[in-house]
Amino acid sequence: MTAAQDATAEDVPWGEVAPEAARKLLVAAVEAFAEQGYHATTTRDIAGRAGMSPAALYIHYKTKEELLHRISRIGHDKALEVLSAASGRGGSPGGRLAEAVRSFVRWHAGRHDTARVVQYELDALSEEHRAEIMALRRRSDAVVRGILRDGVESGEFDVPDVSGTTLAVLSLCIDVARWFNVQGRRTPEEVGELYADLVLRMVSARP
Amino acid sequence: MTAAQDATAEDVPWGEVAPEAARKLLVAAVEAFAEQGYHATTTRDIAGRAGMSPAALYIHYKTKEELLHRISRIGHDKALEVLSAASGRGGSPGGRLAEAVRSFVRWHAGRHDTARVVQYELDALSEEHRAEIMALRRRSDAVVRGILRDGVESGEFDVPDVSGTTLAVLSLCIDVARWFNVQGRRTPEEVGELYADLVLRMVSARP
DNA sequence: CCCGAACCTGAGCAAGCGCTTAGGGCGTGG
DNA sequence: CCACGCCCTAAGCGCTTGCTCAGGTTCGGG
Repeated sequence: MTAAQDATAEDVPWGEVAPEAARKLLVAAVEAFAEQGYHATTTRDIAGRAGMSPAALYIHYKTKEELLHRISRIGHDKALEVLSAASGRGGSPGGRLAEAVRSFVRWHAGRHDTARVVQYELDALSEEHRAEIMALRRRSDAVVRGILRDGVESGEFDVPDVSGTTLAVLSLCIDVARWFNVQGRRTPEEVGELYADLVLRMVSARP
Repeated sequence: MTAAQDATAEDVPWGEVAPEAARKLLVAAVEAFAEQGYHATTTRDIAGRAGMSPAALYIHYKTKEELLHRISRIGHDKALEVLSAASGRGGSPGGRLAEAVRSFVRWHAGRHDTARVVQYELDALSEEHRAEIMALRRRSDAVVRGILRDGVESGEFDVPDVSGTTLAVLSLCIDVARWFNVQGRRTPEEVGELYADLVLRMVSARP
């Protein structure tokens, strides 16, 4: 398999969604949901953005909710993958935490449309679908909590309330998706750098 | 004027809204919007929670959007008042920042239903109404930024990026409204205390 | 005792919603 | 050349939405 053959699956956003029409509809839905929210978006709007008729949507997806679920599932998988990978790099707990925050924030800023849908439209999902997504969230939580625990054990961190601090760190990263603006002054990389520094200061032991 | 006469206006939430029927409708709307979001909430649902017919809503409010605007306006005023008052207490920049974060977080946790509507349903507002609310937000921003600047000047804080850190501090506080759960282990006071400590560590100069 | 204002309801309208269905073009294997 | 399966559209169905309106109830002032 050459790199060119790989391209759709690896490099292009949502390349894992096939066929092409289904991908175009999903990309259009992400855009619309991010701008207006799930409930304010109509199936006609989604189809229109994809250059298709409203009926085309129901060839590729059973309901509007299934579309949201596909987006949430793939998006959460991606975010968790980014976080997990980063938490393995960086050596010491401090380095690993910095890498984790840097990558996670970069993802939430760079893909803020996807992140906004994934993080803020959860309660439009059905009961079972939401439960599935919540399980993925708990795994993100475990990654950060694990790093903090390691740092406390090694004495590099001073964190009296590991659970609460885990919550705060993740909350800080996730909320980037809400306020980040492409027109703004900061690039995703810059925000990631700033946040990694701020979080390190939150947890580091004073020498 | 006695304290008893004052009670509705000062102590009871939304006591400033009169007459009684308008207040009941507004409280019902806050509840519904917080649970399901603005667009997922019907006027029939709001009226039903208030124990009235759908038509009653339109005697007190011109549209559903006006209801959201009233909630947003009063809620933002309250939040800004809490933040401003706290930023005047505490003496040193460090004390003032701790007071500000503690109070602001306590409000977002204790009144998380109101805060959720106020912070996350902004783009359901009309153009002018949103502009009005955004102006109030910029004033919250100015309060935090002012404290940080004072602390940097006095040497008590070490903050390379005042704007970015202001953003992060406010983002951290606001996002409490999203995840805070009354059934959870933490009281609003405890979260406020934890967050005040975390934020102080983010900005303090090392001795 | 009655009047008028304030407030509320039952019934319902026009519009827009999610979704379905019947049918048409089009590329492919035989 | 046909027949089949895939993908799409035009039209529209049943329902819910935000909102309206004519009519009834309640209540303080004259």
